[in-house]
Amino acid sequence: MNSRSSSVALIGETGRRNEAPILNAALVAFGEEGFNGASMREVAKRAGTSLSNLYNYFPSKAHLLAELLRRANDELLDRTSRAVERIGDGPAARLREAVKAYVEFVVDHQLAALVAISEVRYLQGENRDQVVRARDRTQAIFDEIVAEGAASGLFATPYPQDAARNIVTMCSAISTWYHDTGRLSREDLAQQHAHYALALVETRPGH
Amino acid sequence: MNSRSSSVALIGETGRRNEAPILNAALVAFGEEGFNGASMREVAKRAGTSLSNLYNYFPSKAHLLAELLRRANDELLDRTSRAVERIGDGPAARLREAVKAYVEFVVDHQLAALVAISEVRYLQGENRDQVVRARDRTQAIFDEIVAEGAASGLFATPYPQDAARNIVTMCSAISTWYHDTGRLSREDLAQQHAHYALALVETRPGH
Amino acid sequence: MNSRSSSVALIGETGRRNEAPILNAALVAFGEEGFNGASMREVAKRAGTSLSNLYNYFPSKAHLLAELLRRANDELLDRTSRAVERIGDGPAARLREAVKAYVEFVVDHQLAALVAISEVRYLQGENRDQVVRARDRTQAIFDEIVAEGAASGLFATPYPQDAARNIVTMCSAISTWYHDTGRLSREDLAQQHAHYALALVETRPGH
Amino acid sequence: MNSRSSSVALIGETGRRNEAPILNAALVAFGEEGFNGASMREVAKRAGTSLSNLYNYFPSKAHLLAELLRRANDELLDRTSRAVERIGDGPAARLREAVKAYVEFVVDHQLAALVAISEVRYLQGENRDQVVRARDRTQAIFDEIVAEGAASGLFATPYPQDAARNIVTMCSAISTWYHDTGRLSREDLAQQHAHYALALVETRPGH
DNA sequence: TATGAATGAGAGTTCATTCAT
DNA sequence: TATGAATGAACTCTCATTCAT
Repeated sequence: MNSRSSSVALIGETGRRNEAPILNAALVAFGEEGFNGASMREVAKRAGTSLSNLYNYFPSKAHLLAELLRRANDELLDRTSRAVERIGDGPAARLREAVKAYVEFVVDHQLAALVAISEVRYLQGENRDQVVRARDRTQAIFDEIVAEGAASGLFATPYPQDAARNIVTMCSAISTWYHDTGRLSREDLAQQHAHYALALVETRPGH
Repeated sequence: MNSRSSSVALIGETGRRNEAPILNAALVAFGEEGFNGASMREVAKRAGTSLSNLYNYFPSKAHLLAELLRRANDELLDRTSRAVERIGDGPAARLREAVKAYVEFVVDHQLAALVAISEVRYLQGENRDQVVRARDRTQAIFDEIVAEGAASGLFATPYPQDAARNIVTMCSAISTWYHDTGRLSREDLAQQHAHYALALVETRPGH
Repeated sequence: MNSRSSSVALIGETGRRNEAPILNAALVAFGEEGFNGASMREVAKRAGTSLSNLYNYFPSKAHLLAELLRRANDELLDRTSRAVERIGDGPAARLREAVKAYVEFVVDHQLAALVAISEVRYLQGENRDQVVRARDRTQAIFDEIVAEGAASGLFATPYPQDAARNIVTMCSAISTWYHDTGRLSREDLAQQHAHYALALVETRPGH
Repeated sequence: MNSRSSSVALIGETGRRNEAPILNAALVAFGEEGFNGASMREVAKRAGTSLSNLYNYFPSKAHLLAELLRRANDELLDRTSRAVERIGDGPAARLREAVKAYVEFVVDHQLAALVAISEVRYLQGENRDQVVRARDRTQAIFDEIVAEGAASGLFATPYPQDAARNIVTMCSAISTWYHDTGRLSREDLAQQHAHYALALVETRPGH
């Protein structure tokens, strides 16, 4: 495990011996085959335990997915909100930092980010609500920054309402194509998307 | 059926009595529950035919999905390429028209667009290749326009390489949140996203 | 199949090829191992078909049990009510015929009778209600006869209220111990229990 | 706990701290869901202990059931035999007392009585034999009394052989319908069934 | 073309039981 | 004595697919 992914562990050790292996196994399985395409048997095999033992940790497959998404979205929200807190002043700087935090999360936890966007649909009830709530709060951070910048005249976009959504869309979509062996480093990617975000809201150079 | 969705029918009548109902049923089923979450029984029920009759039309569930995605991507490619053909001159105008065509496709065939992005992963082999090829050709249209605009100095973005991908990402993501009862009309949406695209590539006003 | 059990077939041929074999297999399985002790695999094996094919006939194990009990109780109610209809006059004669009809049902369909009393508890909801309703209507036939006899003074028992229940209890309990190879024939048994019933309600000889 | 059920405790304190709670939990679980329908987990939960701790007290689920039934049948046999011992003379008086003792047992330990009749079938081997032996000895008490009364001419029934079985059947069936909030008290019920028993064997008033 | 019956594989989940502590 | 973790077998039920008609 490199310094990146351990910087803030998404799935760290808990009191229960097999919890982390199971969650990681589920992450890979759901990521590769989708929630309905992956079987609990496969998760167990990957986790190096028995099928029935899975149920000592999570009461159902749906709960397993829920826990995964809960952790991913909580971590993303945490990183993003802490990033904008650090930078107090100016919508441009804050937007830049928020985007960088988001992108770095996606790079650090690419599979979790991918699963988080593609498998939420299979959650239901309270599990779903909880995850959606965290996701909405993350989105709201971007909404507010863009609204603030638009109000102050710094962001010239005539459509500030939907720009923030597109910024988040671009960032999370990274999880669908990024390969860490590729041309772009984590920092390049963060830098680049911060730039895209400011371009999208049409930041005025002179401001 | 209104003029929009029938303008170019994604799933039109063919010589085979139940083909269109089956494809439409599969579209809804896969859209609502995902490829692996939907069953052939459910597709049959929605299509108003028997389970076994499905196999008179499509040799397998995978072929059914493939046909669906093939039609969606072909239509999207067709619309987009025709849009840029009509407008011969200028990267800005061509980008604008390409985006509008893409967005209009997503609005006209929202469910198909959604299924096309979320369920490709369940295709394999030649079926997958064919679909990916059509998708890449659509993407290439945007790539070329942006490259051309960047080369001519019209698009000032320092990262022209990835900007086109983000444009397509923004357009296709519309399928995940759009509701035709919402605030934005089809034309608004097209207009808005054309604007976003030009902002993203940092079009120079003076050019 | 001898003339007795075919006199009125509990599980006869229907339009569906495997329905009767499945029901009979379930009857034996549930009878031998109890509802929860018997598995659907076992039922399938006994019926000479595949496990999954069971579900083409009955939507669940519970429905299978329900159908079994529904048929048994309906047939019992039918036999008993027809027996008392034939004999219009006199509580003594009517009680005698009702008991004989009941006993003959138990002998003719011993296993079904046994399952009907021992496995109703595993039914729930409407399935259960329906079966209980039929059972109550059968009991009511005896209740009415005893009440009538008590009212007329023919039956001297000071506890007419509960006597009818005990009569039915004695008859149905036959299913728990009877062996058709035993000392008592079907007719002996019917005769004997009719006698017991009249003794229990303390029929006055002179009446 | 009232004087009735503690008069002779079916499941009393032993040297082992959790034995009584486990037995009581099993009694309720088996009573409500049947032997195969109840799980060891459920028994543990009801007993307020852990699943694995159950096996410190009973080597298997079957042994747990066996112990339950052994206690119930022993207590029933004990009560019944002591009842007839107290009353030395006369088949009528002895039958009356035997029935009353049986009925009182059923009322005092209704759930145990119910489980004893409905779940014996799931016992096997020596466990089963032991329980059946106790049950047969209880039945034999009634058999002997009826035989004696028939021999002396006091009981006029032409079918003395099976009458005793029906008497026991009626008594034990009480466990299937009795509610202690109902119309009949424990003493009423005992009295009533003693009366039914004497009627069933056709006791001659003059004798 | 259309159907209902049939099938083997596999799904998620629970079971009684054992093990390590 | 007591526990939580672990296991392999078995459960009910559903799956995509095929067959006979």
